Amino acid sequence: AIMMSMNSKQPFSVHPILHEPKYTPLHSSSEAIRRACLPTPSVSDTRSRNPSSSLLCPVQLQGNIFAGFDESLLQRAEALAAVDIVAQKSHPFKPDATYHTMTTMTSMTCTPTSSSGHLHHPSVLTSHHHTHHQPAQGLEGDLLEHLTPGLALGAMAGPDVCSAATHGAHAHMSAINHMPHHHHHGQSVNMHAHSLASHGSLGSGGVEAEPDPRELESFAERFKQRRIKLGVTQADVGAALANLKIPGVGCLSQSTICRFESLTLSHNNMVALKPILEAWLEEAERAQREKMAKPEIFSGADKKRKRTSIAAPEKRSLEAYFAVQPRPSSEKIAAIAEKLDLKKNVVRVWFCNQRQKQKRMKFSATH
DNA sequence: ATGCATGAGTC
DNA sequence: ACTCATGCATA
Repeated sequence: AIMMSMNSKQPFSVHPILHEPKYTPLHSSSEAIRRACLPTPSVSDTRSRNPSSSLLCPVQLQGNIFAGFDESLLQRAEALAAVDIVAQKSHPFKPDATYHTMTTMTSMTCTPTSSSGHLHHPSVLTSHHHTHHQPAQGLEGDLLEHLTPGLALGAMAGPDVCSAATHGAHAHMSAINHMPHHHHHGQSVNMHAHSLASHGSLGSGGVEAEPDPRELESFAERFKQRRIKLGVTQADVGAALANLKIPGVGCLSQSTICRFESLTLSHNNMVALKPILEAWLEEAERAQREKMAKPEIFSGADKKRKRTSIAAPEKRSLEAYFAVQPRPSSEKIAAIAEKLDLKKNVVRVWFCNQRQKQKRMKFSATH
């Protein structure tokens, strides 16, 4: 609370959006466009998921789902999950999936609301179409993990004012990101910008209009290589974007840059981000030629939010439910939450994220 | 690199 | 209450 009081703003701002309240029209209709193009993901999916559990009971039961989903199905799905659980049980305890480390914090903490009010927000940039995809990818999870070698950094170039400084110590320069809540100002504003209304690909001359996934894919790869060549981390790139002063474009997180490079963003999102990152890349390479460095210091301290962690058994149950019904009603969610002993909101968000995950690019349809 | 979360914009 | 774009925290 105390900190909040001093909220004011941090010196660093530079809002790209000084004037212009609601930015560009472009994204205005984005949602509509998006919807129009997308093939209604939702439903349709029931297919045969759940490979591991050979039984497809759920599918068969589909009939009742909508009607008597509750008990029977719920139990059914849970039973499936239970099988797995038994199979690999190893944890002595498992309840309480969400363990937040925070010692005993007085009162709540984590999860929902509380955390802090940030206000970031921006939103969107979308543009035109997209293809669909909704693969279905396995729910089970991700088994692959690539290891990331390690940092490597070097002080790097300096196109970005912000970044440079901090790294030294930890590979993680949290400093930058962390600007205490409110903070984000610098970044906050993100983008919406974009071209003009280009919907449908009018032939507008030009500007971007290629939904071609191939192009995106190759660009993402080239981007990563050149970025590494420059000795810049994903976080650096994200922070440096603000320096480009592109209307409506603020910084982005390491997460987003990472997702862009690995194509784990929606097609629309990829298309929207591409020109921005492309601009940064050129600027960075240009700036590198004329070296220059600028240190900068950031200091920040705030309370961190605790990430809830859903234990494997519960996760498997959720996946089982998801296979049967990706979009459970509020009541179903509540029932599931109770059975798994998780907060309802946690379950709700889990389903949202699962759905979103399913729609992402990566090897979606095309690959 | 990814899991859980927030928030704006919609419906 | 959902979808989307993103982000913090963490594996």
